[in-house]
Amino acid sequence: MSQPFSSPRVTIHDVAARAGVSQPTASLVLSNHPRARVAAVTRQRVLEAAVELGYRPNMVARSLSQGRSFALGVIVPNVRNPFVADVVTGAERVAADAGYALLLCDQQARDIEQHLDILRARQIDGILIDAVGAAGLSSDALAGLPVVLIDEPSKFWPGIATDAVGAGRLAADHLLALGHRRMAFVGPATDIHTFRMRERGFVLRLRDAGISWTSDLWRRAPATVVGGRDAMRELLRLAVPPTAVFFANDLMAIGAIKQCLRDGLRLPNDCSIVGCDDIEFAQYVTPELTTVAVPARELGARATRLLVQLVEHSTHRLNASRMLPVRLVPRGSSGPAPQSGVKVRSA
Amino acid sequence: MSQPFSSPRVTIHDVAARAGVSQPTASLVLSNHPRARVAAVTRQRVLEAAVELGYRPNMVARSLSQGRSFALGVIVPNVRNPFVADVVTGAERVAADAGYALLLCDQQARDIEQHLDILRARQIDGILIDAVGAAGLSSDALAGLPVVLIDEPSKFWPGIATDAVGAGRLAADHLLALGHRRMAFVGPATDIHTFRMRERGFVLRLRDAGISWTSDLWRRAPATVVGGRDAMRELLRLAVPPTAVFFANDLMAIGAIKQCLRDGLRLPNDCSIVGCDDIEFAQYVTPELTTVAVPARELGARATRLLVQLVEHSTHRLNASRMLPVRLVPRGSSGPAPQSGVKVRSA
DNA sequence: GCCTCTTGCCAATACGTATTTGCAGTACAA
DNA sequence: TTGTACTGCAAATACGTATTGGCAAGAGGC
Repeated sequence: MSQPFSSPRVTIHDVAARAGVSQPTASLVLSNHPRARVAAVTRQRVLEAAVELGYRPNMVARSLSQGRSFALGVIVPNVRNPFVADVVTGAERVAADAGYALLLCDQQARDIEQHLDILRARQIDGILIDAVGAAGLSSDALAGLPVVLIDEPSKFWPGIATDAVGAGRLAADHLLALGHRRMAFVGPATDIHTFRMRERGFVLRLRDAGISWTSDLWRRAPATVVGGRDAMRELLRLAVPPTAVFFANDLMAIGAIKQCLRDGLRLPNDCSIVGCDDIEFAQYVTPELTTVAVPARELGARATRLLVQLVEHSTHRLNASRMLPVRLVPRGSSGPAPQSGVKVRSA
Repeated sequence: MSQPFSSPRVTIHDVAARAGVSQPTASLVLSNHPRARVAAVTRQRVLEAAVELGYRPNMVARSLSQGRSFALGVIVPNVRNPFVADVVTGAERVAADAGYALLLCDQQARDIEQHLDILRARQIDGILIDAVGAAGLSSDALAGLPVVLIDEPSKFWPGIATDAVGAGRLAADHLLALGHRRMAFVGPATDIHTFRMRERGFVLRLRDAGISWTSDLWRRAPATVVGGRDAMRELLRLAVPPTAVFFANDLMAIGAIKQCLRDGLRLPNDCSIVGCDDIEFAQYVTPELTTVAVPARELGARATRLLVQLVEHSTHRLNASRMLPVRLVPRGSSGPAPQSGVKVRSA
């Protein structure tokens, strides 16, 4: 019942001894083995002994014996990104409910190859990989491991993705409806599929609407607040700045809002800003950020459910891979296109 | 060198066989045992065999044998809190450099007791616990485990904390210097030491300055944006609202700013808001949030360094536990006290 | 009463590593 | 030459669990 202070661990042998059975018998009872043939009284004795001694199975021994660890790895670009933190939260919840621990693998701490090495060495049962670049995946390193990709469709591994093309389209539709014609896009330089698709959706809609643009209006920047800020600064310095900008994620868009305010622009009158993700802070900047909501926690949760299914049944219904829908959240950072071009007040 | 696709794992036995030595000898070489007496040529042969076969030690087996897992657990209230994400980032970096994996234990997914159970079962080498309430720690559950507490000083376990009292003092000094006399405080309802100390520092300074306050001006709310917003709303509805409010963390302060803007207040003219933490987003709200900067990543990093030290040498220099300094970051959300009381414009 | 089938348990083994112990062989000193 | 000390390695064992195979005892058929 109560375990003596700092006592040596209670093992299954202790339980077996107390119940007057052999260790394998205790194991059969305690691991609830399906084909186990154990008399009801014996089972009862073992269970009681386990409770009395406060037995806790040693997962390490179990892992070694079974060749699985009851742990999942989640490889993310950066937990400091609120979207990523949301994905991880969703993943941890599901993992916990399914009885798995979660090893956090942040690419800020090691590169993905090293993480994979470490996870393999730990007999990890499965791996979630969030928004890895197309370059980052060698099939060798993942061979034989259940893997679920988050927001990175692939021929080789199952995954859960969000409707990134749709996100771009929604942003474009929104801005077109507001009368914008001169629009810009800012996305990350790294080749992350989701961001490419957001861009593609945006581009396609503009093209459909007969909008043309110059390469000046299509920029690459780090997917951070600072990256967005710098990109916006340059856009505002163009001879004819855009009247609206779509950013591939909210962090960049928030940086852009910041830059606009610094440059004395009035939002959304002088320029419309649209982000993507709908992180919590999108609501707390001023003006509130118009964005495309992406269900981050749901994304992490579904990916983890799929992974658990793969691990436990080594199969999955393919339709589980379908895309999660996104939706536009119009807020104050976007508004009707100004009649003339935007004017930058000198500070 | 290159490992065949999906081949069975290379074990130390394979290495030993290839090198023509016994398994224990291979183990002695590969684990770099200090007291190992192995001939140079033998050592060389083993190392070459290991490289040729692409040997990777099985950490699970090593864990079982050594009784340690080369993994650390980090228990946090909520990774979605940017401050917490920063702490975790600092922790992961150090853990990775020291060769440890990190198990993320979010209290949103399970309660702390369950997490501890799981971590013990995995023979975890040590545990970081961030901002657990005083109620959350039973010494039984932690017996015999290296533990480092983050921001929760304790007689029983070592820890790294930040100068929370100093943080409260800095906030008070700042507001006093701006001429405020009618000030409020909002902190979380849960009994988290750091928050209590921030409050205490603030209180002490006000008391020293001869400021009195009523219980109306001292409020409890969830430590979230929404909690801060609600608390601020109530403060603004007082017959005589405060001219300045100190919030126990930035999330709450950001919620407060939001509420002030909704109510049509002009910041900082009508009311000064001060937060604590200096999360990245403090700079991105409008007006920018005046806050007390707390070195979150450094906090996570130091705590992890201390924990690794404890794990590996089961001792630590006590002065390693000293507090990390904080500093005031004055920004736009605080300003001189208004001459008369604040006026709430009806919406 | 013999045979067969089933039930209930235990003995043996496996998982992959680390560590302890002891045994040969060699080097050196007396 | 004998004894001692040391070197280099392997045999044996341990870590705590799961799983396989097989053996006894009992039940039921003829």
